[in-house]
Amino acid sequence: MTVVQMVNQETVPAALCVAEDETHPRPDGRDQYTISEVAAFTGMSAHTLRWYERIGLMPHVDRSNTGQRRFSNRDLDWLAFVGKLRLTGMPVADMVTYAELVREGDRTQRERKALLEATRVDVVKRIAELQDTLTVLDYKIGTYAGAEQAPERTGA
Amino acid sequence: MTVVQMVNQETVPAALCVAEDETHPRPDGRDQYTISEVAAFTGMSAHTLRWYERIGLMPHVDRSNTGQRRFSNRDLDWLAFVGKLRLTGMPVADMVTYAELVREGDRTQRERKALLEATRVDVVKRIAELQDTLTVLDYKIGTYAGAEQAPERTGA
DNA sequence: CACTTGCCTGGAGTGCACTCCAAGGTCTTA
DNA sequence: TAAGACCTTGGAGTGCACTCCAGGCAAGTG
Repeated sequence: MTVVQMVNQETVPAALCVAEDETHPRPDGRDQYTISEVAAFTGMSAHTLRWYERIGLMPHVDRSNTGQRRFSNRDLDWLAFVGKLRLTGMPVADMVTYAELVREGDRTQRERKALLEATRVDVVKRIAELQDTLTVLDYKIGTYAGAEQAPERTGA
Repeated sequence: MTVVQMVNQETVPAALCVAEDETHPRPDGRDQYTISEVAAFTGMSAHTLRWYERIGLMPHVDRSNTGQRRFSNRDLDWLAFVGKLRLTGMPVADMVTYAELVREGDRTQRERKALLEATRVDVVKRIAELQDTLTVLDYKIGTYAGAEQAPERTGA
């Protein structure tokens, strides 16, 4: 069974790993993390995390009394969601737009929903493209497996 | 039996649009296309097509007696394959590597196959990631659909 | 014949998403 | 208390994949 079959939304991955509004307390039960801890959790670099805050993709992160960032579980959840959006190929600028809508409060819900739905459509399209690509790839791999002499665009 | 059916015993999109070694004569039955025609066929810009040739992602394209490019059906097939690889997110540099292997002839088959298989693994992973993202997206869209008051990270 | 359109070249410019730097403050362990 | 790890900032730099530009050649049209 190839991926092809799992693709349409029946088997939902057991770990719906994220939704920025549900707090997922991290292993150690704290609610304060340094930037390097967050980098480790999220797989994003500390540079990227600072940059995300600068461009407004993160709401302002709390600071310790000496000015160091202290990320909360909420921040971690948001970052996880951002990570998901990033996987879709959504431009960072669009994610910032979404973040701004969130900051504007409840009256932007309709807009946010529309944005997410548009993203959903994109994702479905990307998945279809990738499956298509998979088909081509499998075909080509098959030609290499099957024949000593794979027909290829070569001068030889 | 078309290529489509051998590939993956599954409903495969009717148009397995590509395999660079089988010539797909284009609608008008010619084997000579100007760069702008190719741009129209492939959706790539003429700039990109020239650039691909420059960096060695295209084998040298024939020229007319006045020096203009004349793409063949073979070229079109190759470009379609390149287009598929591009969709996978494979870096252009890697595609160039593949193109070089092709140019080196039959003794690189094993290597090419390995490259394609590695790509396949990536694609499968990407598909899984996207499906995961879809789950998250659906969950979030659901929260907007269900409640007037979607729980969101907002100050309001 | 002028004009427009389409193509050629090498090289420079663009936009995106980071990624790093310099200069400095803080924290921890010896 | 001193070394070394870790953090801060604004701004500059990087790598990728195009994308465009200037200057010029060639073919078709009124």
